[in-house]
Amino acid sequence: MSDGTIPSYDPQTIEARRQHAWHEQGAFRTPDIAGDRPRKYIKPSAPFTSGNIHIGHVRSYSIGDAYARFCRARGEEVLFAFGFDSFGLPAELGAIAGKESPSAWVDRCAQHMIGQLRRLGFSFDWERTFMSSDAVMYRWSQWLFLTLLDAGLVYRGTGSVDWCDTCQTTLATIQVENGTCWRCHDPVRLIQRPQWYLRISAYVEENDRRLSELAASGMWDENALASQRFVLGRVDGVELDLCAEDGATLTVFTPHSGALELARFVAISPKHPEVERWAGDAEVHERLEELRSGGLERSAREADAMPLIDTGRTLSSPTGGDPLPVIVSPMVDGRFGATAVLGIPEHDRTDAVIAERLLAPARVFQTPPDQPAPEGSTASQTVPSRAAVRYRANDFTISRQRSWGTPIPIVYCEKCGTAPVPREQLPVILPLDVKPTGAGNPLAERADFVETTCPECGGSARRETDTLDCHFDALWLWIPVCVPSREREQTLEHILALEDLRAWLPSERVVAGSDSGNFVFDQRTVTKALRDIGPLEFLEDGEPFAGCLFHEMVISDGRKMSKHLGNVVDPDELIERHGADTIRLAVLYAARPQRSLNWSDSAVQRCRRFLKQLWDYSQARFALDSAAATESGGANGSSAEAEQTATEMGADKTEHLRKRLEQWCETAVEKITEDLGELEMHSAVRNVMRLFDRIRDYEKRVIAKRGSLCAEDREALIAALAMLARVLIPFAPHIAEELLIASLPPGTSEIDTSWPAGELVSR
RNA sequence: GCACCAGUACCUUAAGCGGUGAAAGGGCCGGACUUAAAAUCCGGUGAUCCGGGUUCGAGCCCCGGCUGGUGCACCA
Repeated sequence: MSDGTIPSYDPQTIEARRQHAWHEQGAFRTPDIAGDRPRKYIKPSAPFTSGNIHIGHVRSYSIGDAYARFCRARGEEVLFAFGFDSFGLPAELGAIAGKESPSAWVDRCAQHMIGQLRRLGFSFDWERTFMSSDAVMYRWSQWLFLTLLDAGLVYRGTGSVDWCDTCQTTLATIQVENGTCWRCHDPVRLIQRPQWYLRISAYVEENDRRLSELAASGMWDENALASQRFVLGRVDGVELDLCAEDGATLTVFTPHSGALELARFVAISPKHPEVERWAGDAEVHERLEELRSGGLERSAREADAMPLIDTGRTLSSPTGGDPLPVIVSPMVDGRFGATAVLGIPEHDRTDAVIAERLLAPARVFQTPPDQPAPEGSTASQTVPSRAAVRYRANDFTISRQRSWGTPIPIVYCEKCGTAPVPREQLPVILPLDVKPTGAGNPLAERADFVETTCPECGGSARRETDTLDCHFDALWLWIPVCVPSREREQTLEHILALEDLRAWLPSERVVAGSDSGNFVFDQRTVTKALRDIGPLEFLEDGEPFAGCLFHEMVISDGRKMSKHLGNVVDPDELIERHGADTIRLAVLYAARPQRSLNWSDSAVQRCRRFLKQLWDYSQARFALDSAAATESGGANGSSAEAEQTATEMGADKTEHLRKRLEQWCETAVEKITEDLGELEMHSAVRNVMRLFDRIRDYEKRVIAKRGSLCAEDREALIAALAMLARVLIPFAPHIAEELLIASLPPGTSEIDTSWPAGELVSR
């Protein structure tokens, strides 16, 4: 810029220029695993193909991208890529609304979202992006289904689903509005239907154990750990074996080990393996069957309406008091899983309600709640108790009566019964021209899909027409980005044997919203299963993610954003007005990741101003510098002469200021580095801004001291600004790189984007 | 109802282990520049939800309350 004109800050232009350059250079292509530098797979969340990137995505990916760019700058090899979660109900509903096929719908949505993400300048490796609804990808689901089926971790059971008689279809929970169908508003009922289940219960104990290891590693933030603990639902207590009149025993659990004498009843889950033994009477059994087949009415899901069956039987009290009535109720499941528990009204509100409802008060409350227990009952504990643990996390259904999902690779043959599709026949292709209407499952009406031959006897058979819930797809979605795209179409056996998986897994860090707790939990579970089965045996602790950050959501006016409230922030509009760098910086600056971000314009304005000031200031100093450089080349410029004098007169007068500037730069880089390592992005951004203030302060002080900058002063200033640009790259990459380019001395073209160590080096 | 999180100026956020006079930005007011407005620059303005406790010392730790948010209620 030796002509002296200073380009004004125009985000649209410079961002387009940088993005074009990155694209040309293939700047974010995943490095080959041949190298021996440290590797990090940074896992962003897999977005639903909803159609638009919202501000929550911007936050999530800005955090992940800052971390990814930081790691690259430090010389690490980074895999930063994701696949779209493109199956499932939202897409199906979107397609119905848009009157197009789901596959067309998700393709269109994904293309648009990719465009938005590119415009934001995120450093994803786009070559590895995929859609879970592509046949080459959903065969992973089918393979996983069969693998888990073989291992006994997928099983067929009977469960209740919401059903609309008018529309002749099963409904997802979100399609039920106040107990009525979302389309016809007729009442919905729960029906009994065979479903496929995932047995996560087999691994809850190990998940629990590993969780403390993850906590000890320091790589999991508190939010993420808390969510894992919550999903696990661990309850510590004691269990004891109680005797019935006929000598039969039942193991019961209670979290209130110190209040056994207050027990007033025993509740058994309808899912308890021995429940039949306790509900043996014909009449009681009939009611149990009724409970099972009718499911639970939506209105009956609170303690005062929860179904209860009095079995008429009793068990001895653990402390020698009155015998305890035995009831069966699903209220047990939600809190302790499929088990039997002591009902202790004094310690548990639900128990109190149940006791009041079901049992004759005279029988139950022989001891008034506030009185001490009667003599003898505490003293003579007759039943020994032992420490025990229960988990709320439970097996869940993975099949859906929907047409936009992975076909379940199962056929039903009259002769052979249920037969899995052999792996070499995968994938079972989902017809793409299916048009869901919301009534019934159109897949079931497609003869060309349903009619098939039995893989075992060759006779005629029909396919399973339920599909897998997209939650099941999420179990493996984090794996395929580790596979080079050229290998993607290979057999899964080949892919699973690739060194790439061993090189990239476990993921160094997953960065996702705090609502991902269930996904992560189930991914952790399945990883352990695949370790034991074989394909992921190299993950010894069965943990797919070494580290995890769950950030909170973006809210507005103190509440969740929703169209209804009219407080939705549109990223496109913001980008158009302020540019991607400003928006990215603003979402990082406005709150630390673990806290919900209350959207405000002031953060945007602050960041825009910061970037503009940084731009103007830096460009002016760079221009001045190169002007001085050219002039001092000439023999007799008057300003060069003046500078000569200044140098002779006062270079050492400002040496302490240059020293201090260097100190400032060092500590700033130190702090920013530490912040980034801990993903404390908002603190890092603040420190970047503070560094800018200090650089300007330095210049002011030098001028106050001597009236102008000597060559050494200027050189230090330029070096500091260049360093500032380098540490800004993770947060506002476009402007940062443009400034670095502008800082280059004439004749140089290669910018140094590596992470600074801290000391100011003159160019 | 239960669980978790949060409450700092008019607004949005800061304040490593408890440690000077609680820090920024926006807003607002005044000034500079401008025919005027916007933008930009300079200056000014002002706060720890309530009640207890621990401590030499509390925005930070403990207990209780109030307010707001999020999650959960057999649900993936």
